[in-house]
Amino acid sequence: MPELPEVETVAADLRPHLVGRTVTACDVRFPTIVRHPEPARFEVELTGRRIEAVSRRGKYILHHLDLCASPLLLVVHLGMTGQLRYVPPETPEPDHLHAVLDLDDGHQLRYRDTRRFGRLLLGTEAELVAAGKLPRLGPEPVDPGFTASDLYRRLHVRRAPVKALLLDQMVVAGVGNIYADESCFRARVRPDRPGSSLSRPAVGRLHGALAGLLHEAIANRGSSVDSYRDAWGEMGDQQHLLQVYGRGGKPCFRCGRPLAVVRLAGRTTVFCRRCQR
DNA sequence: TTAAATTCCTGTAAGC
DNA sequence: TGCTTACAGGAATTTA
Repeated sequence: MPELPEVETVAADLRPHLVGRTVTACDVRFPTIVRHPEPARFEVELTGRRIEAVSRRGKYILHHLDLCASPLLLVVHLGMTGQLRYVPPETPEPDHLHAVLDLDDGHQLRYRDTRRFGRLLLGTEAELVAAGKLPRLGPEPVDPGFTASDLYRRLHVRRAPVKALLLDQMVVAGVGNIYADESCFRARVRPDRPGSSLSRPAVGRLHGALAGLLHEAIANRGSSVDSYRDAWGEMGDQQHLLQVYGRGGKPCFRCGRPLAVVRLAGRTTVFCRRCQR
């Protein structure tokens, strides 16, 4: 499922092809995938717009449609199984294709999503936040300005399990189940410990593990553990480097004991009872 | 305010 | 083999 590194890969791949392109037509095939504004208005407002920039915030892909401080944004969240692809129009249409944008270079930008947990939005950031369509996201964990002290300040006032806090997009943006479990393992932190119980050194390890892991995963073009594919339909490589995610019951790579499986924040959580304290 | 539970959705895999 | 059931999870929504 797409988390920060996967979304970053898609945005970076699309950027050189989309910037400067104008949307010549917009066809929403499955209306409920568009959460703002009404799908018919979404199609009309998007048509004729020029894409000026493509960026990422948390797990959201942002297409900037104006050159100003508060641009109109086409926002794409991939949910669990969403795929955004830039293809020639003659490419055979896959199942679960929910939206198609025609571009002035003859290509199409297609949104496909088997489980339909993803969403499309159109509006300024302020408008979308005010409408409750876009949450107030926490800091970017790959931003050099995000320090261990910042993370400590956010964790030590909370009693929820660290795992739940890492998944909370208002605490830190872009972390999902895979990288939450993996960063706790690398930092040797038990995922069920209350955020407030972590020492500064433990948070320091967690901060370093999280940032290092996310940068590594971006370099490896993300983890294809389920249906994740990049803008060309290709898999990432990071899944081969995962140490705990999806390995419940199997031996810990560090100590050899079977990895524990518990449920935290409604998510399957895998960790090593010996290595993570 | 915070935290936990529930909901959405379909492909996959386990179990009988 | 074929059917049923459980499970996977991001985030909005509901409940406590």
